Amino acid sequence: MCADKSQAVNLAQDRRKRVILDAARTLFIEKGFEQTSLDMIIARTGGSRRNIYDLFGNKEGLFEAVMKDQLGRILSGTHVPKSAEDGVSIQSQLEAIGTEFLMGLLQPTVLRTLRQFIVAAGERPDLGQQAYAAGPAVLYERLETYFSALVAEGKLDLPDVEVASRALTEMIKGGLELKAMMTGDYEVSTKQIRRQVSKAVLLFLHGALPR
Amino acid sequence: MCADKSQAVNLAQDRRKRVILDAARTLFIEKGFEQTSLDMIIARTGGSRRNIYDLFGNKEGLFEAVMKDQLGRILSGTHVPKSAEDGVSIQSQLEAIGTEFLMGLLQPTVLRTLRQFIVAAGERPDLGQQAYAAGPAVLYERLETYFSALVAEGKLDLPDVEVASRALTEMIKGGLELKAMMTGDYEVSTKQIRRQVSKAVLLFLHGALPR
DNA sequence: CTTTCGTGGTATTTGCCAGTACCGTCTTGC
DNA sequence: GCAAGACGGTACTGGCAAATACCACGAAAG
Repeated sequence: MCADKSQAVNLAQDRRKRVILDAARTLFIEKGFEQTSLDMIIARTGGSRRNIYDLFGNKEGLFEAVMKDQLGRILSGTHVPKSAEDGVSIQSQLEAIGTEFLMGLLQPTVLRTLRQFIVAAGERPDLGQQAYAAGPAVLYERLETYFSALVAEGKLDLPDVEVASRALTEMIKGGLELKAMMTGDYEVSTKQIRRQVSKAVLLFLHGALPR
Repeated sequence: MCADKSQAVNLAQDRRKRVILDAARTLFIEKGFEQTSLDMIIARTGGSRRNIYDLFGNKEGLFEAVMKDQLGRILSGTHVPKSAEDGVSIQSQLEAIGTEFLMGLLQPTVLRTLRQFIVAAGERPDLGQQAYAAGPAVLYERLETYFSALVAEGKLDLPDVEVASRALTEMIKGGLELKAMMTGDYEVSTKQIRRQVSKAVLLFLHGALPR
């Protein structure tokens, strides 16, 4: 009877939600929760405050919705193979994984989002935990299973796969993440990224001791 | 003539400054700039708002003073030798440096301070840049000169000393820093720290490839 | 045509807090 | 012991923004 109508309404609401989320995302990611007022968001979406309160409850609800939405967007990148591909050197594979990962991470939007998660984690621990579990933790795990496969094949020698996966991830980042978040310098050239990744992978594979 | 007096006054002011800084530090580090009101600080120091405005100008001035003060405190730790000590294996030396560094870094106070620097960097880029230059950057440099010495002696084989110093630092941290800042879990056991450091150093020295 | 619901726009309420002003008190140097 | 400046306490002001209430309009249903 009213199925058509309620569906139509839901569709309309979904569109409205998207518009608000998109506008709010830009502001929240750029300026943060405190520095963004609802009026700024409304100024971009048009419409009225009632939209926000009807759809998201309050400002905090909107913020969480935005951040969880961002989580989904960002994590869709970064592939890590389950096992070694034949015919490709491990070095090349690691470089490929690392470059893809680092290019994804060092986008200004991603870094800003990460920053906002850290800021938000102070007031809203759940959100930070969720973000960590869905972000870095997942990457570590994928890399672990990949490494386990390589170790089983005798292609790598890693006494502790967990430590190794974290180590490689971090040495690929090379502190660029922290630097960006502290200095606000979000621009890194792709050339720099490739250089960084290839050197980190070489060091990871061969170690620092002379042969 | 009034040398005594002015000095006495200065001493008194210095004491007052310290009291305010100490009280403000706890609150700023714990709750952050926005969530800390001057009334909270005054409630701990006793005294009146005039102290703060006379001594620090305004709330922001107080915050910056606190953060710079924290910088000084934290950085007084962490020694890195200029060159290799004879009779001690490189592995032991790196483990010693790494453990000291990581134990220093993973104190709740230090992590919270770092978090606040990141938060503050959004509004006050200068402060973040200063903190980065005085913190991580210094550590990297020290490690670089140390590595350069080891390479010159033929004890290490590092094509890029800068990348290597960043890599070791980051793999020693192993993402624990980021995890703490995102999840709010600031407690890491010293046992875990030693384990983490020793495995990271081994991997750094020998690499992942089988011999 | 009218009622009703969803919605845009705006005014109001409420609370918070930085910054300032004012007054009373206490210390300090003469 | 007495001026003068320093300091504690508190009230006041101004501004901002979240949350709510209220009004106006347009579209769909009866």
